[in-house]
Amino acid sequence: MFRVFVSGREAQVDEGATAAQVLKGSKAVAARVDGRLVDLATALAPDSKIEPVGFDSEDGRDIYWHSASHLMAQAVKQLFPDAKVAIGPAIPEGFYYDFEVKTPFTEDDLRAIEKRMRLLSKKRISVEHKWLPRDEALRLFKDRGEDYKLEIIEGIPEKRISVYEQGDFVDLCRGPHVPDTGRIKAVKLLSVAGAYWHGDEKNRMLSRIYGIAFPDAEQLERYIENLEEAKRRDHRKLGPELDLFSFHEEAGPGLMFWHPKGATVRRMIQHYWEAEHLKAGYQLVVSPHIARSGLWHTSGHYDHFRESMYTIPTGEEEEYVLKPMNCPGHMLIYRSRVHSYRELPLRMGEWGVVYRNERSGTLHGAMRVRGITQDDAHIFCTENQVESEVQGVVELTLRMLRTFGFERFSVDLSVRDPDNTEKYMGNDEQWQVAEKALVAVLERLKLPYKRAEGEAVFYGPKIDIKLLDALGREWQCPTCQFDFNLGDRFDLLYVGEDGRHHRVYLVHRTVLGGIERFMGILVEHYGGNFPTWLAPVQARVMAVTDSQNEYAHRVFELFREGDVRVEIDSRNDKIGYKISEAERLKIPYMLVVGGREVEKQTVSLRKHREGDLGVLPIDKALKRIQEDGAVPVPR
RNA sequence: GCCCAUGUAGCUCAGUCGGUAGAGCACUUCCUUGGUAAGGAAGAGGUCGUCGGUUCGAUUCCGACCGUGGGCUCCA
Repeated sequence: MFRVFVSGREAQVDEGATAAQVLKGSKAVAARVDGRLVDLATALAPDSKIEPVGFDSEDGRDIYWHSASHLMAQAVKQLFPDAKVAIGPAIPEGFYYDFEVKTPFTEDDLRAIEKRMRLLSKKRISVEHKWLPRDEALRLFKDRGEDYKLEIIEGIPEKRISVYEQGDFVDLCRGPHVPDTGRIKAVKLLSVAGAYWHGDEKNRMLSRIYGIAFPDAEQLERYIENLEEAKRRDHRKLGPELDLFSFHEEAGPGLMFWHPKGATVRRMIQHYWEAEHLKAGYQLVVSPHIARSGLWHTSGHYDHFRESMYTIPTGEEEEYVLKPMNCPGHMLIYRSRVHSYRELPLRMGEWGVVYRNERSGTLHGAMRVRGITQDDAHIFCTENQVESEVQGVVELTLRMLRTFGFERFSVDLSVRDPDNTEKYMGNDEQWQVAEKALVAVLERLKLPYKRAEGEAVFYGPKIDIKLLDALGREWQCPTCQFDFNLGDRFDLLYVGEDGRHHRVYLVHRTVLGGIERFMGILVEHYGGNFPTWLAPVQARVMAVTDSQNEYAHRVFELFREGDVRVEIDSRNDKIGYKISEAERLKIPYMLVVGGREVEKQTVSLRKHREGDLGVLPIDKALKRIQEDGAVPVPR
């Protein structure tokens, strides 16, 4: 007998007791012993501290989904003995496993695999951990023809190799795992997709199956309901439904057409953006869409960004380039005269439309397009202004995101790929100094962030902020980037206090990112229910019968003169029908006028998703909507 | 670009084992004048994504291409 601590409480256990025994009765899928995640079958040492790890925790879900991926691999190997397993991790929502198969899986295969998984789950096959000597592990996977596992073992330096065995299936794995397959209860395989081995497009394409699993069927049902709710919020559905924007095969993929309503939302965003930026000391400029290719050689884009650029042969003159970025234009504006240190920091902003020949398979609704409107800006400053400028950008960004109601986003510190530094501009010292400045800002603002190696752009490290779409996928929107490249290439200088020329430091940034993408995110974020200040139509006047149409028109005119974006519905339909349509179109305010309102010169006000707000005099209703619909003004 | 799926009316979807198509909603007209989420009737609307092949005949079978979706890679 010795003592252990179970969730902080002391307990006496026999020699050889396992985590499973002391956690009996809990819904643990694994255990945390002295801070380390382990299998429930792990034998305990004296004085160890044991905590249950359940599906209700992130670690627990991770283990659970990882185990589900093993179960899926077991089912696949039984149904498709020729399939070779590659890797099968848990992901934030569910799991996947990659297989090499002669013919990729079909939807029908998925159903069959799912069925086999349920069968294997019912058998409650125990999942056992083993340490194998290196050569034995190599032999095991060689005998089974698992080439990918052999390759993975090659990359593991240790002498002993960790494997998990469940019945006829063995997988190379660090674990931990659930104790038996019976734990994996409610499974749904969601999709098949191609994926390159090691994520490198030079490698063979594997067949990937995505799935999700829960300890009980009700949770799975809820998950599927949530997926369907997310589909209702999808900007590709709401965009056309609310008449915001469209794409046209005839025009080409990835080119967004902003309809009057979408363009109105965009204009409101821009009004607000300009107010914030002028307040923050930005100067706004406009630059042309095309420029001689020489400019793009100077900037380095011709060498580093060529495959994304559209070029325009002109016949007699030199080739032109349709701008994929706004930077070179801003560099020219800066360089058009001598600047004193007194002018710095100089913040130059533009809603610049850029075109990029994105690979066809990467396009995605409004989120990934070929014609991108960037709310771009370049900050020209001295070395010791850089940090406060970056901080200013991040603070401006957070303030603006709050205005749009974004609470959930993730922050990345994108740095060089340490194994491949030659594809970047700038020297080691520059990168270190820049990274230090970015980290200092993130820490001063207490922003939790993730270091993302290899995510930097060729000209410098950056802070990226990612917003979530309805399905929880991340999309990079705001970004704040160091630029070691253009200052040198364009020889950008300022005259310092000492009367000498100095090189400017350059920060490149966007707050919204691409407006097309931001619009897509915004539609999904609000589920199409724009706040009144952004709503393309803020109010709709509707008469109860057509004998009030004249009065309705007068109300309509009064609101229009009061700068409310108002429509009138004078169709020959019942009021219930008109309201139903206005609700469907997500118009914030409905102004119902019937005989009683005509008599008293009032309107009956109804709010979208809230219902009847009662009868008000016209001017009161107008004032209310004007106040609710005002573009937020920065303090 | 790569893998898989998919493309029928403005939208959501039926359908034809090969003989040139149908519903609901939306639209137009008429009836109805109705008080807070869908009143009724009629009409109009489709080169069945595009181009080729097989066939007496293709929207249907085959192929290529284009678009869209889910991923991979790439990126705001």
